[in-house]
Amino acid sequence: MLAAEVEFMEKGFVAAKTTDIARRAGVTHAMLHYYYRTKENLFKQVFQKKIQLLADSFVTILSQEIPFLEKIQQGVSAHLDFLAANPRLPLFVLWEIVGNPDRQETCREVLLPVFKKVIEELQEILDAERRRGASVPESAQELMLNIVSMNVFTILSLPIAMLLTETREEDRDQFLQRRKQQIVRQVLSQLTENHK
Amino acid sequence: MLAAEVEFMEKGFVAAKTTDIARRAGVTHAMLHYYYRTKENLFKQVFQKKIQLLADSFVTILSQEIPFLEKIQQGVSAHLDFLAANPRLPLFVLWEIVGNPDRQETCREVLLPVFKKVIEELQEILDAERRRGASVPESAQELMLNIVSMNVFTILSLPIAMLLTETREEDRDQFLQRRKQQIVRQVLSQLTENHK
DNA sequence: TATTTGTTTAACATGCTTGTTAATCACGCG
DNA sequence: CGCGTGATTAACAAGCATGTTAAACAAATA
Repeated sequence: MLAAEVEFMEKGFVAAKTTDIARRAGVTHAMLHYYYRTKENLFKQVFQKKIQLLADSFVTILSQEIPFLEKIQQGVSAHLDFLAANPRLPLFVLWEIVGNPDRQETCREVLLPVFKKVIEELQEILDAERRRGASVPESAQELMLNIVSMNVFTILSLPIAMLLTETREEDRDQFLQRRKQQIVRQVLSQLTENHK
Repeated sequence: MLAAEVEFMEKGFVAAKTTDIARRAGVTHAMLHYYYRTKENLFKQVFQKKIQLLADSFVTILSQEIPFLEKIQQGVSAHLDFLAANPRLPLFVLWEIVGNPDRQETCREVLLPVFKKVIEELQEILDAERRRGASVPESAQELMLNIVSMNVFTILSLPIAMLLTETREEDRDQFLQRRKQQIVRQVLSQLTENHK
């Protein structure tokens, strides 16, 4: 199962071979079919689990009871850290979804409720902040999308970004931390904007 | 060749079948091998072309001689429009690169020079603006990354985003236009920020 | 007309991948 | 002890994808 996760995440559904998964797990490939019947079956379980993980990552954006701006900052930071620890997750999910629209069902079932809940909570926070006199121009959805966009894309494009900026492998973490600060600044810039 | 582009873009290298490509092109699969020798060979040509396309998309961010803020706005808009017209391009490139690090070479060769040039020009624009008294807090690289992040991720996640926001297929363009405005606002918010 | 060169085709070879199967094994229980 | 259930194995079946090949073909050239 863990072997399957690794293999599928690394190569995707089509390129992953059941024999390799079995070998990595230390069992014969007949055994693997004995337990999971088909590759599709095994994949579904992995995919479900990974979607769940991705959904949970949204929740990390909302953090404990701390002042508003700090909360956003912490949320962005935690989210990026999560992605940095699971760098293949977003690409894997995106790829498998566009490659096989059937999987959107799983996606809808798991992602939709979490997404709605997080947006709702975030909206409440924004509303509360607005009532306290702050000028918060964005809708929760918009804010959420902005944060997720920059965080996820940072991870997605990390190999290319490191190529283009000629960053060495050992400076990866440093690169990410710097980028994190930039994202926080960009997000906060709109939230702290003085409105006419 | 065009058939190959479509097939590879839709399914990726592994899932694309040379027989399907041949069938779509209206030739026998033996013919296809006669001209291109191997699948890998054919793919390389397609990949090169697509990377080139992606590189060119960066250039659209810089537009004609118009005022600074408007230029940024136009650039973001043009870039997103380009991506909307080539929605599978970013995911395809990202997937094939992480799936086969050898391809990073092609990526470096084509992307790097364009990237450097664009960043350079953008930096000049920012510097000029700064000299004119504006407070432009970002480096060109940072600005670029922010824009590209939000634009690309918007396209990457469009299927999921439409699922989560319960947007219907026929409202796709409207959804994108609204998102475009949000992105422009987010980008400009930092550029027009009043600095202490 | 005969020859050469490059194109096209059908048929084949090979290897790999998923999935099955029948025989064997291990072990708890009547 | 013997029996039965589930686990395990090796061997196999079928299908499919890539790539080759040898023969037929077409067209230009000598």
